[in-house]
Amino acid sequence: MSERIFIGVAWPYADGPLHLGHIAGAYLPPDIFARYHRAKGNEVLMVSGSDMHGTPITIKAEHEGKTPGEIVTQYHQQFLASWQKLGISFDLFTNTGTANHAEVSCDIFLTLLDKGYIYKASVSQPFCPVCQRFLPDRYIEGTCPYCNSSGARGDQCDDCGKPINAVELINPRCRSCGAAPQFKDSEHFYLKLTAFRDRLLDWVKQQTHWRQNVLNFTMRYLEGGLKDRAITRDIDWGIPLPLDGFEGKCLYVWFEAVIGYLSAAKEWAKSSGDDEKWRSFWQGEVKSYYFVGKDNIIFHTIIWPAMLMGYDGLNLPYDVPANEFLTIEGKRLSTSRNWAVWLPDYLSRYDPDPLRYLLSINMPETSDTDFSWREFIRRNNDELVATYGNLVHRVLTFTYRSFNACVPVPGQLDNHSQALLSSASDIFNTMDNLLYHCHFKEAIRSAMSLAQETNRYLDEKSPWKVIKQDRQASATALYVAISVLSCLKTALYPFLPFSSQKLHEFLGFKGSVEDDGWKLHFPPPGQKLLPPEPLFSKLDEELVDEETSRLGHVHY
RNA sequence: GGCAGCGUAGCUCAGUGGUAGAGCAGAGGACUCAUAAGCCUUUGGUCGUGGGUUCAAAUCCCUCCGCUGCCA
Repeated sequence: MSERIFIGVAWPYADGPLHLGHIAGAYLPPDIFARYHRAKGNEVLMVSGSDMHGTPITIKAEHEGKTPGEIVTQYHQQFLASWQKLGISFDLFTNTGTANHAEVSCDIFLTLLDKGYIYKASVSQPFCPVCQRFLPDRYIEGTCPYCNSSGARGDQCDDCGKPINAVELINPRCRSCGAAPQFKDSEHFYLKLTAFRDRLLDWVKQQTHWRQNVLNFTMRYLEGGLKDRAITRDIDWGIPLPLDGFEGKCLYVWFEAVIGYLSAAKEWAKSSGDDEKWRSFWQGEVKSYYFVGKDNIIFHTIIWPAMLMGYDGLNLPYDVPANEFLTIEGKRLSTSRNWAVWLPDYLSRYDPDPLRYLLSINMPETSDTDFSWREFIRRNNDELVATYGNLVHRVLTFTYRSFNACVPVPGQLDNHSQALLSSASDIFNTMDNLLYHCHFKEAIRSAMSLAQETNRYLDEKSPWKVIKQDRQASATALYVAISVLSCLKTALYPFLPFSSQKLHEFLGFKGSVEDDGWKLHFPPPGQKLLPPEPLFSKLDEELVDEETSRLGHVHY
């Protein structure tokens, strides 16, 4: 029975490169999930895109003497290249700068306005009399009322880290011309979140399959902090309000970005030639998953669901398997202090699968976990290479040499051989269940335990020794081992797609692992093997110091 | 300051009431097909502290200490 799965992935902000925290938190998990479901033969639509609007981008553009458009285009291209290299298999990775997205966003805005879920209110906003424009919080500088530092902005003080309201700043001034801002009334629109409180509570209480951290966080917010929120800003970099008399105002990014999930589905449908195809992933029998980091939980468990409830007729999220954070060498990531491992940097020097392996087996599913280069290299050398890679290599090289480069013809299977094969089958089924429920870490650990068990089996059977007296016994043991490799290449495919594909070919299979489906494939005896090569390479331990020393150096 | 979470072997992490686990690191051993990989044996924890509930607590409750996050 085929299922339909919609996978929405958090939209990365196009003002800087991606780092490993992003990947571990939001990008690798949905890719594992999507590959698993596609292999099972389910229909998957996995979408995301670059978030191109918002004040940080205009500020960065001014800093670098570029236009906002140049900045976001540059990072959008970089994101696309990263997905390709890392193997993050989006069906569509678009961006919020498209005409389609503006159209869909305006439709939602107008519909919610029409139904009374959006209302207008007048608020006092800082206005620069020289520049003749309203100033976003980040465009105002002044003295921090808490620590007296002179470089505080209207949203927060970088020195003491405290959040600030623009009105509290001492000696406020416009960041571009230095003039003192005046406060003027400005009309803005608010999303009436409070109107959805009871419906949200009822709905969330039914989501017993959600992760505990997601449920807790959401309930706390619903019971305590639910407020109507402004959804428009006085800026010109964004989606203009589709109403007369509101020139110079745009939709606030947080309101508009989540709509991207819907607009991306529509864009995907259009490019497929069937404009209405998006409906099959938004209405009726389909499960919607949203993969995000924990900082994004409420946008996907409260705000976006409220918008969908108000709009009516589209599916609410089925699950939001949010991950916790990744720390680097024990410390919290910091972009400004360059305490991060940047993805393009990583991909310029290393293969994708070792990173996918580490971030999977040490995924921050239920609590923060740590990335260190020492751990990365150790896991690569002692687990990926030594346990799995070497298992593949020892089986294939010996078979290739001693059995004429073909899958050997097995004899009668003894108890031990049958036990290993049934263990492979059990583990495969266990992994199926774990992946279905988004328990990625435990799933990949199961696969590794099967590799270990197979190493033990080989040691006991010693086909390299037995072959001298009993060629048939050797052939049988190798056939059994090769069958397990075939199981592993499928089971590990969602995690390690590149090396699984290689193994698939070494074993003599044609086409792609994914097309062969999520089931056990025993290579037919006699099937011609390809000349085996190591699946993974060891990494020099000296890289630990070399890589670690890159951290913390600000280079721009 | 308020709220939440975390604190388990040297390291990275599992483990939500029933005799403390894995991988790696350390020690010893047999083997040699394999990227000196794999396999076997073994050392190592009074599960942050102090109390409580229970026949029984890493697991539930409270105090304190330390760390982290969110909010003010």
